[in-house]
Amino acid sequence: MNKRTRIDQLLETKPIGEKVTVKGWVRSFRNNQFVALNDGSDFDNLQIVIDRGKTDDSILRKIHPGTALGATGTLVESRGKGQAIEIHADEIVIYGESDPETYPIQPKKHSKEFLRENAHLRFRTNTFGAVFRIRHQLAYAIHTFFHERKFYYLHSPIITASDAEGAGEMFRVTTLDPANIPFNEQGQVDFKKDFFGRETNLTVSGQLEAELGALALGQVYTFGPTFRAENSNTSRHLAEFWMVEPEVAFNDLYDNMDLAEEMLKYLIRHALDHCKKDLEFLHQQAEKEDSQKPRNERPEMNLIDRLQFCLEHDFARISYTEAIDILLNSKPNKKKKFKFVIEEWGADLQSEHERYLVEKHFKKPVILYDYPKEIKSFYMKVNEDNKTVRAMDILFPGIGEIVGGSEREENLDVLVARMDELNIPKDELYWYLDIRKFGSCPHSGYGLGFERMVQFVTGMSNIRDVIPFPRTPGNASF
RNA sequence: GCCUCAAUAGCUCAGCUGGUUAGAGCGGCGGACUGUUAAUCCGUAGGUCCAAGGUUCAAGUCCUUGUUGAGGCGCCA
Repeated sequence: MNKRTRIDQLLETKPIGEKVTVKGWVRSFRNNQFVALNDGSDFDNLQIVIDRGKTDDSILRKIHPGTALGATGTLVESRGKGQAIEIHADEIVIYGESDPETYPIQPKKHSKEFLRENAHLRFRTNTFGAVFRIRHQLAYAIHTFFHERKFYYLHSPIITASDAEGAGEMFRVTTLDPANIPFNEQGQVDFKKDFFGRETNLTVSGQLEAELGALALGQVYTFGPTFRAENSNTSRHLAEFWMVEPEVAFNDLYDNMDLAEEMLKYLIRHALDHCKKDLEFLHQQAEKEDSQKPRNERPEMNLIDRLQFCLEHDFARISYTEAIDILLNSKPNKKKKFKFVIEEWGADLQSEHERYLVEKHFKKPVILYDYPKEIKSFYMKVNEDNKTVRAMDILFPGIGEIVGGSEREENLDVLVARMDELNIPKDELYWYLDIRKFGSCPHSGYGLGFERMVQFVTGMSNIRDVIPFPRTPGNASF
């Protein structure tokens, strides 16, 4: 066989009359004659027309959905209606057979749950092919966005010694034998005998390390896996997920919001520009699904319109205090339609309140800032009112919180006082405090849940369908 | 962790207030077909009704417990 040409290339350049070789996996085989071949390079398949006179029966019998094959032949304009070009095959080579009796991916609609159980094969479907091509484009765009703005990609550690960040329950990392755990004289586990000579965990966030980088390199970002051992059972949480965390020296909270909004729009625009076919397919799928729903549950906008709308409008920016005023005066609050009725300033906002603000009141993404310090983390800069901190959350329709960030407390005394208040051990975080001792300065950053972004852009309703192999409580298959 | 719902053929589902031998579409298998578009046509096989226990003359259907999954809530990104 000749060197293979990718199908996306052929679909784009259409070299009519040329002899080419393509290799991929069979999606369908019709009329004992037409193979729809997909090689992953494009959403669309290429049609291979087989000349039965030229092709052995033993080869025809091996062509089924899932079969890996190569085809060499002349590229011609298609006589059929479904495609512009096709290959008239002179030679077919079977690489790998696919037993039709046991191959789970049939040319028909499968449920997302079924495909999740077959996550090793779901890449071969239209939907998941589209989702993972978009996921790649978004990951790539993260890097170009920051690189173009002269940020440095900082690799924060996956294994950390600190468990003091308060971002969630952590997974322990150990080489101790669970059947033979060493104890010290006080009867506690003797971590001195463990691999690192101390207790270690998987990281819940690269933020603290990113701050160290930012206060020397100026502007950095991390983009890596993070781990939370929370028993969260929702369509928006994973135990292992990827997080993007930029950190910028001398940025205040408003610069932080500008950066985040600019980044989110950049990512959406990149997807619209580079994933047209995949997005159009997902858009159509969503339309089909929505048409099955009762009228009042259908979204006002469908996928591509929603993405366009986000690009064309400034995000709403309101303080927590303003948000509470809006909620106090809202119909569902007055009529006690909320499960948690807002009664006074200081209440933590529940997802029903966030959804009201985003989906009913503003009808666009909302940036909420200046939260009560009681409901936020120790490292956030305390405002002059001594009641609120310089925190901001970006809320997206259908997703909820997609970004959480803050201006960091750069004053050593205030930070130490906050840590004491919240019982956070200072000795473990001496390095974090050192940054405030030597050349401290204002700085800000945020975390973007990468899968939540992929969810928003693809319109997939369950976060388990936008990461190849999801890890959730009770589930770590593959 | 809490609340709600679900589990029937390989897949997607129907199966009414308990009542003969549990159905359909798709897929599989056998056959036909050289312009098909999730092809079509003819034929055919395929079920421990999630598991265990219970109520009843009789359970896919009712009850209890468990398992798995989904949706919602909390934690967050």
